[in-house]
Amino acid sequence: MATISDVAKLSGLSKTTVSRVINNHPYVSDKKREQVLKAMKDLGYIPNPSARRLRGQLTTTIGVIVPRIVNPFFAHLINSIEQAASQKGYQVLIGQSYEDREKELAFLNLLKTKQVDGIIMTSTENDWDVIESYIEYGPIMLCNDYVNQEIAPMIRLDQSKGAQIGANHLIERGHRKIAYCTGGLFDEQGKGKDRNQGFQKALSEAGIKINPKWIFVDQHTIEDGKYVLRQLLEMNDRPTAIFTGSDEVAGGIIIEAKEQGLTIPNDLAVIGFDDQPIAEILDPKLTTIRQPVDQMGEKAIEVMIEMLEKEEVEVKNYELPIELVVRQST
Amino acid sequence: MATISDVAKLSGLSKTTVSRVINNHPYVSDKKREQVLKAMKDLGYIPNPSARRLRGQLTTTIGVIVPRIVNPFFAHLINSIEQAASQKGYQVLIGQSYEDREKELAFLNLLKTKQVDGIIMTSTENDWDVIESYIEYGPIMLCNDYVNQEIAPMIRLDQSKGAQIGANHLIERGHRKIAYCTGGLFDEQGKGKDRNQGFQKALSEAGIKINPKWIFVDQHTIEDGKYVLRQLLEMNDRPTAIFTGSDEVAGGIIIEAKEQGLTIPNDLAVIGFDDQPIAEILDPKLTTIRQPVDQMGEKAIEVMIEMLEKEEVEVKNYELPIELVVRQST
DNA sequence: TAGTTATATGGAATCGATACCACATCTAAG
DNA sequence: CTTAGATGTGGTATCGATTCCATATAACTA
Repeated sequence: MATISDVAKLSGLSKTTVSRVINNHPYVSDKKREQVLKAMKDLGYIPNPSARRLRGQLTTTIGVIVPRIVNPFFAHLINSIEQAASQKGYQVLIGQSYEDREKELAFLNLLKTKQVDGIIMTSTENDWDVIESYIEYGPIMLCNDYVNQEIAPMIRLDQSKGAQIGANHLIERGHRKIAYCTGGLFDEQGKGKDRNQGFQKALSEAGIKINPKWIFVDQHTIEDGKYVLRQLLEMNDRPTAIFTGSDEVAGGIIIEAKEQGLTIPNDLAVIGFDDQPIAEILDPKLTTIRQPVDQMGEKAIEVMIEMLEKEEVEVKNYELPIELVVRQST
Repeated sequence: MATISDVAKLSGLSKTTVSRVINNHPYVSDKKREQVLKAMKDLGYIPNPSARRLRGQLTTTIGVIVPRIVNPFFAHLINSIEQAASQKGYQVLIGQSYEDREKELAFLNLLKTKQVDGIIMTSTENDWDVIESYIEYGPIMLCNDYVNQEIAPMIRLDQSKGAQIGANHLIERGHRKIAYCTGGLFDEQGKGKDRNQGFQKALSEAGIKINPKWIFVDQHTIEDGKYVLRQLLEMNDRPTAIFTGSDEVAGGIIIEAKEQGLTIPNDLAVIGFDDQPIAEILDPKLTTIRQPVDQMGEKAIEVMIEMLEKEEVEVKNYELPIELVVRQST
């Protein structure tokens, strides 16, 4: 592999001049610039990123933490982030936390060692106090998940409103016995908590009280959804509708419901969250709450680059619109 | 961020000794090793990977190229590769080619600059001659996609056999008017070609001749599948079964078929490829050909690490089992 | 006991690129 | 015609870690 010295030698100039050409510095004569360019081409020269990083340059790499890429919602989010980033000349380094605190920290460490310029977190496993301590090494922002402190820029959706819209939709359809299914445990803050609140608010405004037996927490997958439905079936007093925190869980419920001979939405109305591709695949098609993934990715990169290029950026909260997509499951 | 010099200073020893401790070299007394370890801990020291890479060490990073991570098949493949890699102490760097030659080359360049130790390609956009020229910079292997030259290690499935099994299954069910839907264009080699051959072979052995009007190429997404079905409907002479190269296309066909009032499998039998989660979500559930994704990832990492750690490895072809999963769509 | 060999430690060069500093021209202003 | 400022070029220290080489001490052998 050719190095900057090789280019210098071949072009008969100094490493300094070559470096200037690479970095588009002024004060290089056109003639020598041509010489250098030619030598670079002849040698197939590519600057060594490790050396540049070591020297303290920007890496033009942005880290993105997701829980797992097999989750289509996050795959799409990564995709939109990567698209936006590459348009601006940045690379993206993907890290999966597998919902594990240690793994998340390991990835944040890339910031310390200048492997990435900044990090976009789409989920948070550790407490914010812990994450915060990494901020001195480079900008960190949240996209999708969030905490209720104005400490880092966040791209967020009004989860509370989303949950309200969904719950109200069910109420308008005449349901009063509504079950609730969420991903988080009993979250103390952030996304999960806001959703819970939104759901509660919608029901209490309609004068409905929540049956604690109909609350399911820590549900994530299609399998989880199937299991939820089976539990529902064993109850004497069953809900007529169920609100879920993810399209996948909703999918599991629908699939198992059909298996057990129930009719959707007549026997049970189901509403999802995310508007993933699966929502259109399910039969009946899933009513769900759409998260504007593409916009989120774009905005995240926009804000991240601003943080990278300007010294001081005011910590801002960006809220994107969330909307209900009515299909056939309600 | 603490450096090796800081650790050396704090422990009162030389950088050399510290380096030895880091790399588990022998010839370090227990006492000094303890001193160093303590200093490292006190400072929260982490070796700077850029510096190590620059010095020519292994990066313990393996690159993986996929067309796009939003494709669930590849998301799962990445996942299994990453799991296997992290177990062996390797990191994974993901690159999306977006089916673009240039993007693929850009990623292969990471090898030149020692950003990654080796690369696993799950798809190939460029001709092998081009890719081959990168092999001098580090090991490259294929996993999933393949070329018909014994030039690099490959983890492959017998695609020809897979297609045959699928086609035979349709034939056994009594179908003789069978359409065919594939991802690749008219591939000259590799996966696509072998599938085509397998399909042809099964049909010709059953004495069925292929109707060229029923061949669809370059089909990848759910939308593509819907479009295929609409085209089918406009034909006077329609097939009674369709073989597709991906579960997603099959899904699109099923969804649109129901929309148009057809009954699956009575009016049209559909068979997919991959056995993605969607196969179980569809209604009716999709009969498909399972690719053992987890095994592929595991084996790929096993072979890659062997290439990395031994000088000479014989170029081998690993063939994994492929099987038919019969569900309700046929 | 002298001479090896194994063990233990440090000094300094090195990887590839950047940037500060010094120096050489050239231009334009006074 | 001198001189300040702009323009152009190269030498060399530097980033953080590894490793060759040199040196020092301990352990072993004849």
